[in-house]
Amino acid sequence: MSPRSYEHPDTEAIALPRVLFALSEPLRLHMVRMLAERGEVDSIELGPELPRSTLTHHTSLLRESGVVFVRGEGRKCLIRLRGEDLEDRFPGLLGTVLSAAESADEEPGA
Amino acid sequence: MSPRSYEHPDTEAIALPRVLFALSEPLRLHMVRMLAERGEVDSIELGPELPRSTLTHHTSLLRESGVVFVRGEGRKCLIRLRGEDLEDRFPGLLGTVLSAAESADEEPGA
DNA sequence: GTAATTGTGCGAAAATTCTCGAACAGTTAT
DNA sequence: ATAACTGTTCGAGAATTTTCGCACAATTAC
Repeated sequence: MSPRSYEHPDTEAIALPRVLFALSEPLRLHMVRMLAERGEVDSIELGPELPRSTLTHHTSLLRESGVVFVRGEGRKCLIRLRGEDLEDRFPGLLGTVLSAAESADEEPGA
Repeated sequence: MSPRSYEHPDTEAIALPRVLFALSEPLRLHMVRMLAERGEVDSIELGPELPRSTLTHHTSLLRESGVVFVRGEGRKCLIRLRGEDLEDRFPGLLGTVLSAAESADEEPGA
């Protein structure tokens, strides 16, 4: 009945340093970018090649820092960005970070 | 004659994850906010109560990540934000982070 | 029911970061 | 030159983060 229960910080409780730290890890930044593109995704899509416990570690950190919302669906877990909450809390932040990540991509060698 | 020499990454070489990591540390974020307010400041102002080696550690990390520019002046060292370079590299990023930090301040108890 | 699948929690090891004292180098003042 | 002052470097220890195997819980398929 209760697939699983995940704790999420209230929007007002989202802390800037923790968000920045969550986004500062290349792997997690990549996950966030994928979430921005695809919307809600199956957790496995965020890192099919990763050991499960490693994947759980990163998704949990993103969740605890207030960046993503996680919900259990059957035996899978679905993840989506807390875009609106982040926009309310830190207007423009997620957007500029995502744009910055895109622009960094366009540099080939660098 | 040569007061001291500091290495700085080229603007194009500034990496997003490193910038986010630099800003994710509360102490460094506080330094950056002070730099945004005051412009170029004496390094000691960024943390008068800190051990000098700790202060050097953080200013070096900010410099190596491309967030600040450091120059020696006599026996002191002066630090300023690389606002334009960051704006060129990651438009809007520094501004939104600073705004977010301000808005986080206004919350009393949190 | 059993088996297969998916995610979580635990624990430990590796890597990184943070802190800071001590010795050192460069600058300024006397 | 001597002394005072500022920042850097080195080193080590503490704290944190990252990784990941393994056992476990929950769900689905058979």
